[in-house]
Amino acid sequence: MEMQPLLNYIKKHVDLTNEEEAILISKVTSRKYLKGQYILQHGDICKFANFIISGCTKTFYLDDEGQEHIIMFSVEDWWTSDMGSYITQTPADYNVQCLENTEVIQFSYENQEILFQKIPKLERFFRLIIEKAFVASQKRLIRNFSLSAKKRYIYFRGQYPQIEKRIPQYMLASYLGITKEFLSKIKSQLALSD
Amino acid sequence: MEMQPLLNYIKKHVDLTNEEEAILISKVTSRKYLKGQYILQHGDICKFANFIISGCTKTFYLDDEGQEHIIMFSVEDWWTSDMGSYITQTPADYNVQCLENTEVIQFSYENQEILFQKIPKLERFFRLIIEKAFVASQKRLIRNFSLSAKKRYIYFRGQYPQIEKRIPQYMLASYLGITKEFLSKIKSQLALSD
DNA sequence: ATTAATGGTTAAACTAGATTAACATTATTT
DNA sequence: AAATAATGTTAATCTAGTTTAACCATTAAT
Repeated sequence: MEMQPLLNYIKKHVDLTNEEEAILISKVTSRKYLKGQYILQHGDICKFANFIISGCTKTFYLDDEGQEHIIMFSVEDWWTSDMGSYITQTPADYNVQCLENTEVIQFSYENQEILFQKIPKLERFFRLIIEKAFVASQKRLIRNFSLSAKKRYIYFRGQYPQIEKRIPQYMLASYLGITKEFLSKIKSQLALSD
Repeated sequence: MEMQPLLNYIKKHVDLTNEEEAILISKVTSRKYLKGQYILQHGDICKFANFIISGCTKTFYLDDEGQEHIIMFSVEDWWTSDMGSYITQTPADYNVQCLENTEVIQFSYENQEILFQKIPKLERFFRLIIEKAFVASQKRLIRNFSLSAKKRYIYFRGQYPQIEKRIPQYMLASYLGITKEFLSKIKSQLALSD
């Protein structure tokens, strides 16, 4: 079970003793999914916070008209789950589907309190990463209000050039909140002005 | 210094002993602002997490064209700050201005670690409320993608009828991400169809 | 009482982005 | 190699929401 990426990631935020590492490892599980498989489906209760060891997922929401809205892409060294469903243990709003074969380490809701009791530092760790996620979410909200679709695309391309290469363009359009046709138009406009 | 609302609020999430309450009270400060005053200005470093005892604030962002985008309104029993600036102690993106005379209790960044050390439960408390804030932010992002302006307005009105009464309509328009003229149109449409 | 702010409405002209539909390209499967 | 499915492009038409600008109502200040 490949734990090193998770341990390295945690150590960026808090220090763990060898003993604490051992406890942590004993309380999490590893799981592999194939491209196309769902880590979480709308309506199910989200039982895990998933740390990605390898692969790529999309988190999306289906609206009343059946339209898919991609909320985020997640790759190596980041998290994926439906935080709302996880913290309240109520049915998920979102779906999480693998865009590539994906390996994750799972923190179960069941074990979470036990872990926090045995390793209080983890409470701090989760506070820190959720703070970051919250700030990122607010900044994205602002970008969606104050930037045009073209500027949002340019921003994404600048921030996540690696991700752009890994995903189909129509999914990026969904993430940006526009149609694939319009993203195609934006890209051809940008290509001309170079 | 009116502490009870804060203590009650905290007790909804974690239990505090009398001793812990006393420590907490000794480490926070109270402050009053007049209508129109700024609790935080863009470019300043956000030194406090502010819990609102009474009053109402708007948190907004000024874009490159000088357009104001309201991110949130905060009233009694809720928080206001620029979380991004607070956690990283870097210049704030946002402004927080009082729409009414407002009294807040301030948690200073300076004292935060001391408080967490003396009352480890507070680390848990902040994790829990930031989790909630993050989930709310994500849900709002989705609403902005998947709902029309009219539906977003109806949603706001249903969720926060008290707030709608306290704020000018043009600020609500800014919060909803539309112009005041268009909100006016939406309201007249809705008035007809009743 | 009058003036000046502040907040709200209406309507015409305009634009960013959606929709529809046809077609082109690239992978994947057989 | 051919067939099929998945992805991407282009262009015409349409619409939700913006812009501009004029006007009205209410409150606060002189």
